[in-house]
Amino acid sequence: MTNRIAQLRKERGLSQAELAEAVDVTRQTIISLENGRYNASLLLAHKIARYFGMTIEEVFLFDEEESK
Amino acid sequence: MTNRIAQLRKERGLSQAELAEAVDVTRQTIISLENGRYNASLLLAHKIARYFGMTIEEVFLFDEEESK
DNA sequence: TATATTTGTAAAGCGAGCTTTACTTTTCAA
DNA sequence: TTGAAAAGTAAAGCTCGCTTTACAAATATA
Repeated sequence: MTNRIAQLRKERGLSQAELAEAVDVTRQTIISLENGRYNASLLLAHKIARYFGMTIEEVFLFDEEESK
Repeated sequence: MTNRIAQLRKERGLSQAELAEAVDVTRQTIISLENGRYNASLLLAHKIARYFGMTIEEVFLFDEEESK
């Protein structure tokens, strides 16, 4: 799974700290998500998507072969 | 957060065991999700939604006041 | 170039998501 | 009404998502 968080954030001229505050997590969490260290929880994914005015599937991209 | 898994599954005449196998988790995981013991991971949410031919947001319902 | 801002790394700690195994209760068709 | 299938409970164990704190590197702007 990959995500478009960094891209969407930059398009809107936001720092990681600003996005983190907006969705109520720490800056480390945003860094880890952007750098692919782990996946967001369903709730956090929803908050991020909602913040960008998009659906979860538009922000988080699921590879086809992805099994688990 | 709530979800429509049990409803959608029954509409399709599936047992928990059949759904579990289809999305590659154990029956206990489906039971726990249906009974609200915890939330699905983003990847599992995606697999379930996809299995039902729906989006994540159509299967998993996020309350408005939900903060975390 | 100096300074501030932004991004990144590291590591320990905690709860959530999921598994495994085993057993009990409910539902439903013969 | 019995028996099988489906649904549920319990509990221990493991990994992942997220936090906290602290420090380092990169980027930008004066």
